[in-house]
Amino acid sequence: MSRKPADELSRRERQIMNIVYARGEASAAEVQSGLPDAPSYSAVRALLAILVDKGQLKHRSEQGRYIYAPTRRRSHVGRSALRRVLDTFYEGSLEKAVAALLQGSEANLSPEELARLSELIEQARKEGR
Amino acid sequence: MSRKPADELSRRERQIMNIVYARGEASAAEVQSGLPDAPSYSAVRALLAILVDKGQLKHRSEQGRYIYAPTRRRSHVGRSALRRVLDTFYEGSLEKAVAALLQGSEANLSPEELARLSELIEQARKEGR
DNA sequence: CACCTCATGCTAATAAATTAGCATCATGAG
DNA sequence: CTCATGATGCTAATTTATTAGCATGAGGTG
Repeated sequence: MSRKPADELSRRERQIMNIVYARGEASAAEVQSGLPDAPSYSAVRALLAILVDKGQLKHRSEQGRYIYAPTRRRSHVGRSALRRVLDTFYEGSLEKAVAALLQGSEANLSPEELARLSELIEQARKEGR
Repeated sequence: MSRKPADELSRRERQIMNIVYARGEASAAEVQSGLPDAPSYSAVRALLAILVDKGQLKHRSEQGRYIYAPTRRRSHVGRSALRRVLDTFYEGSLEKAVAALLQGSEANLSPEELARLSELIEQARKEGR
């Protein structure tokens, strides 16, 4: 079992990475406001520095303050995270996962989204032939 | 931003929960063998005890040893984890996530799975009308 | 029944994560 | 130019997580 980068992150570090990935990039203050049970500004900056050290984040200076962004591409990390969820909860099956989401009582997909999804699947079927 | 249960777990605790969810249930030894950089058997048992304490796991005695299982239903936790990934990496869009997986170079879906997926989508479209 | 094996419950020590405070430096206003 | 504002880089302390060892008890075997 190979160890994924996410396995190396502590609780707070993970929370922060989630926020940064969700936003694309963020300042220390923005990260702080996104954290549950937010600690001091100091604490947040310390964690951010650690993440930079670990190579998870990079920062650029903009208007006198640091803006943090992930070093690894969102698309890669996202796919990997998605796979992990599929493996952990759905035997690795995308089908089961989609079924679970669609069955959720909470209506979540617009007709347009469903249509586009359908389109995607059909296309994959043709190409996969 | 409400704090999800997964936010309360430490690195090792999370790894263990993933293993248990993936297997459905597991003994201490099984958990240990599934952990990357596996620590001592003692350490694993200590973590398991903590998880029971936190209400994440329950255990039953079977053939003289404990078998651990999650207290919360796999389907619930899985949906929640899936949603989190969608929110963090795909703007909450299932469509984008599926597209990302399908475009992955690594062929991953069998024609049968694609067919069933297609079926699921169509059904959702009809019901959603 | 006596013994061997294996799992548990505790206790304790070490390592890592999390937090905060302070001195310093840059920026923009007056 | 001088000052007020806000961000940074350190340093240090505390809390939490992680790890391992040991004594005890249950169960099965000869």
